[in-house]
Amino acid sequence: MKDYTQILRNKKISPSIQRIKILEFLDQHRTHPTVDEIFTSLIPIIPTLSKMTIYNTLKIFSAKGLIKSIPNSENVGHYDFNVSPHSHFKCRLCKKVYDIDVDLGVTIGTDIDGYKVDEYNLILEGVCKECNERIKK
Amino acid sequence: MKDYTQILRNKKISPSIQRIKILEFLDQHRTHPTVDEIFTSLIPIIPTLSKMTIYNTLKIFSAKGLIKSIPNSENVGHYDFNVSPHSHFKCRLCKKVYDIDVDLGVTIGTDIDGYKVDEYNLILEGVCKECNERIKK
DNA sequence: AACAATATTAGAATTAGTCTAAATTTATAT
DNA sequence: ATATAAATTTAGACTAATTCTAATATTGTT
Repeated sequence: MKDYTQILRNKKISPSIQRIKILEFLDQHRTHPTVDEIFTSLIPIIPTLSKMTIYNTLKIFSAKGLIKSIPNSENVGHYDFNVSPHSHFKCRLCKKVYDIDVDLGVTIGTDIDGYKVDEYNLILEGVCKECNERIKK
Repeated sequence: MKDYTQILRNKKISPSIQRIKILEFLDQHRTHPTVDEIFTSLIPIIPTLSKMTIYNTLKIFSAKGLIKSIPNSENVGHYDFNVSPHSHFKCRLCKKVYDIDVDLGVTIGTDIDGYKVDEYNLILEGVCKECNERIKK
């Protein structure tokens, strides 16, 4: 069992019960949850929880590099506990978003035509393994 | 001057004045406009224009491959006339989004671990040329 | 010209996210 | 320990983007 309290302290974030539970939830649900999903899952545990707290908390976590917000085309924030460089694959059919490793030609810190790149987000789209098998039949 | 009417007909989209003007606007403004920007720019030309028409139109254009919606982290739709594979660079300082060419290790049509990739969106973030020059001083 | 099909429109409804000010909790200094 | 200050959480009002809906306008076809 990870010590989320300590993880927060290390980042100089005071470890309220709300913050601990939000961080734990993101670690244990690597499906890039939305604020609404986090809220719905935690409200039974913290009955007074407000969405505002989740918005605040996610903003603090992002600023401190504990989590990342991931770009998407549906106009709802999605958050990722995994901050190490990796890419996302979105299935056109089942809509799931998978983490995948892609050898990107670009490396963080490099210059491209004078543009200093310090972060990247690669979103691949297509049909996932499972759906691919399913539609073959 | 491009024949937008013909472009629409080729895609089997009936060329209403609204659709023609929206397509023309996107072609001539490669800054990844939002619905609101399109609306504000076209309302002087088509005074009865409704935002609903823009939403409908962009959905049709995307479905027919005339334009692409580009993922972002700000929860507002951005649209791109450029549908050929290319990447976006977002400047952390001036917030502008530039089109840039990056040699991605991935090619459309390939399989990565059984995932069939048919589209990608690469968003790079960092500091752009101009801002870089500016802050050096 | 009459009719059907399609597109556009305004306005209501929904949803994600922000703002604000009060209440609660936590930390600090005596 | 207690008073006080600082930080956090909360509910509810508010805003902005988007969707829904039903009426109206336009277009295409016989």
